[in-house]
Amino acid sequence: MFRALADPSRRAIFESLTRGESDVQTLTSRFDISQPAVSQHLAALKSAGLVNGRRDGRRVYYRVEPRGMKPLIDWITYYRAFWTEHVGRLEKLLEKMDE
Amino acid sequence: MFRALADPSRRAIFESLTRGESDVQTLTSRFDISQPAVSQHLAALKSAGLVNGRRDGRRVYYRVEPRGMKPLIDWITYYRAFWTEHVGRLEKLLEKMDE
DNA sequence: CATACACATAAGCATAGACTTATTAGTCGG
DNA sequence: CCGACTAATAAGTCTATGCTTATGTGTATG
Repeated sequence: MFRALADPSRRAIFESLTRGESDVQTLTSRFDISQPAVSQHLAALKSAGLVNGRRDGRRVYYRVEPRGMKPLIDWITYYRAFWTEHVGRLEKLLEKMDE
Repeated sequence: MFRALADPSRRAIFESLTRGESDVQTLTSRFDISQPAVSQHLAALKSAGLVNGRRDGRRVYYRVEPRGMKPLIDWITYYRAFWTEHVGRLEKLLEKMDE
């Protein structure tokens, strides 16, 4: 989970996918790494449940798996009790972020 | 940030600190790694802005830096737009987590 | 001040992991 | 089928990193 998002390249790919699904070829063109490297990152993200891929002809389109974020949200929520005492309710913090 | 929380041992130390501040000695006793290893993890967490330490006599007490979570919250908030469309407002998700 | 104590830093090692260049596995068009 | 095309896997390399033991730094105490 954290591990999957720890690598900058992999996180960049993930972030790229949040802006819409795309195939491996397109992703490869967006970053300065080889196609196999992209595929390996996608495999790692998929294994972490953060993305999933669907094959359409020759191409495989990847998109973010929204439920994949649940562990991260869970983690924050679980430890929320702590910062709740110090910086106020997480929700309030999130509201602030909206500004 | 993600990198700092990616390592299981380091995350365990961090989570331990969310339950209250403690000195290096106590932390070392809680985990099956050497004191230097703990110090190195603490240095990494500190460098990521997740904890801070205060010296009291011979001991150094570490505690979670609440504001250190901001980048993570920011990150989620920034990409919130995406899962908002798919799984509803993050706040709703968080409410659900309360159950 | 000499010793013990608590922690940090240094140095070295061994594994993990992020790339690369082949190569293999599917899928389509002629 | 065959060749081109797209993606996944294999194999190898090189760096990052998490650990260890050894040593250094700072602080209290007799």
